[in-house]
Amino acid sequence: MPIILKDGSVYEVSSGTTWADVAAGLSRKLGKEAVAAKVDGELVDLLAPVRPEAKVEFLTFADEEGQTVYRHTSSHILAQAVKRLFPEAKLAIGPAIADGFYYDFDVDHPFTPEDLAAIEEEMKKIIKADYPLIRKEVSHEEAIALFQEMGEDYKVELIRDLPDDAQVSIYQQGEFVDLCLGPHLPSTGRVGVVKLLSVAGAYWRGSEQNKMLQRIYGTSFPKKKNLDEYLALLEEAKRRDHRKLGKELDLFGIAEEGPGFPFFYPKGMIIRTELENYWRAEHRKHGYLEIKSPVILSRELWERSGHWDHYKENMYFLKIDEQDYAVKPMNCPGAMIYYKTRTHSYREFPLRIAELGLVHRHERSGVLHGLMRVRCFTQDDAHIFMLPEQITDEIMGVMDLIDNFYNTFGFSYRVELSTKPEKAMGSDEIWETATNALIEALQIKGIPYQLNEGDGAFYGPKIDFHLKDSLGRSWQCGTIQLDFVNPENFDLTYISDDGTKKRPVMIHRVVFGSIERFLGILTEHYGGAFPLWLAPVQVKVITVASRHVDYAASVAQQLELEGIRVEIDDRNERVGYKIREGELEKVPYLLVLGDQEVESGMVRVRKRGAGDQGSASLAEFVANLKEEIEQKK
RNA sequence: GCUGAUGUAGCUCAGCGGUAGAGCAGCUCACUCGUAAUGAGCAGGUCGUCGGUUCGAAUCCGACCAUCAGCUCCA
Repeated sequence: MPIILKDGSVYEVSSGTTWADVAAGLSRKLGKEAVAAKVDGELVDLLAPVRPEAKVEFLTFADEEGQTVYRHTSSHILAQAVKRLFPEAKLAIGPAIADGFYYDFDVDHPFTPEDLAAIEEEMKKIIKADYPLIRKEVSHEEAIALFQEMGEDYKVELIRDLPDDAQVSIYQQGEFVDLCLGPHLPSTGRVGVVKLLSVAGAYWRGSEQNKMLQRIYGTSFPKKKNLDEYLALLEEAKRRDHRKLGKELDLFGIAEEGPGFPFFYPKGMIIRTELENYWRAEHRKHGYLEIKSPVILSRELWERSGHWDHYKENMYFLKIDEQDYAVKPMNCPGAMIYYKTRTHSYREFPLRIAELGLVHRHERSGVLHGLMRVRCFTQDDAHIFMLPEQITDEIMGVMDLIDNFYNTFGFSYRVELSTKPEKAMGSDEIWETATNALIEALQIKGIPYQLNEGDGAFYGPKIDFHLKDSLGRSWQCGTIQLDFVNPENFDLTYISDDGTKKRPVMIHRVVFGSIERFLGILTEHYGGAFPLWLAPVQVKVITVASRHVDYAASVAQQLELEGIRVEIDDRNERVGYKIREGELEKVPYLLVLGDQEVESGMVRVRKRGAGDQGSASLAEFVANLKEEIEQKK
């Protein structure tokens, strides 16, 4: 019978062969590396019999879907190992995730690191035994009976949620049987190396109402080399952890006295201020006006904005002279008040009102994480008021602005568009107009995006920007959100060209998202080695011996006059010692000044991470610095 | 908030029933030195907080606080 390969060619096979046979027939390498078949667009086990005239493509670990299959089988091996060592453990679910897999178990005994090691050993035995993974289809009824008999209550619950007439697929490997949609690797021996990484609590079905289970995380790769690379990446991430670097480089920190309320130390403040300066300069250039609204505002305002009803759990309240007040969790109501201080004409539009607004939100104690998740942070907010027909152009403008910012830091990014959710305010027409405006902007700019149907805010559709840092991790930062609710709630109007009062369209947008989080991301992205324009200390002047102190001081002073952030290290220490310290502090340039320099009136330049760069005149050095600062490289 | 782990000097960590230790950093002194750690000395802690067990608690138990890995929730 004929089947059609990926390249369109026709391949003859006899009936009764499996996809695995086909793969092996095509090439020895493919036979070994194929993890699943994609038949007419559907993922299928390699052990499944071939379907005539089907179009087939073989997936390997190199394909994202192939990786998922690979890790999914790995999670079954984990479950099998756990059942061998802890027969009383009940199985919940065990999917593949981005860099590995997990499996949830209900056991009273808390898994220890020693348990993990033992489980990992057992997994290796299962891989070595090379059990085939056999798929069976059983009726709904049979499946329930089977898993009930095994005491797998969670599996029974899962099956009960499937329609009564559904066929249920189960997979068997050795003595182990699991409910599973598949597909799977043909046998456990196809998994190369496995590594269990951690154990943590996780709620059954992700709901706090349910029992907490124990989740074991792990990963697997075809070769040990791949695993080692992955583990090295995890190590690198640990080295770059902004909490660690923040402490080491004396940038910021969080005191026990204020969980979730970060302190910025002098060096961190410099970076922060540079970011804000850059932000202000760019926004001024793009026609934004800046305001600052107060941190505390009355209850009445928050009731009108809807926050009192919908956001209460996340807000801090206080009483002033018997009146209720709240600390702002968002900046929009402040912007609304500003808008309403006078009447507006359509001629002013788009009216771009920016605010670096400090907001406070109550976050549950367990979610706090350095600067990434805090209880007070500064949003680089802006609210733009405009005519409906200005939406597309304005969105494009904001997208350009965001693109510009992210490029400056060397971030690539991807974009997601979220549309109308179930419970939403505003008419279908306005949603459609607004969503189309967003799509149009994305299309004109030629930016590919992922569509999240129904994921928009209740007040409007949005575009989110997820940037990718130097370690390939993704962070949600920028967002552009259309808002139909606030203009309504606050009865915003403008005088239209026909002299009548009309309702403006409004967008919220942030570029950094939160300055605190962005600084955390930058710290990890650069591994603490900030580019010159951001570096807290740009140049450190090092003396060779005490007789060079005067010259060093005059060099430092001249640099300071040029607006360079300079420190001088004239301690009676060895040059090597002071250089080591400067490198560890990640200062971009060190100037080593000794007899030669005093005589020639030059400076000896050492570049961070690159070593001695030779001599230069101070003027030349300064010109280079200024150029590098200007270019923000 | 939930599950598990952790909390000892400014930092990194050892000690785990008999009155607290190291390295680095700091300070003092000597060395005046050319591209990633000179040597010697000094000082520094109510061992997260509160309570309990014990003749005796950093060590065992409990509560609380904070941190970490996740879950849930989010910029």
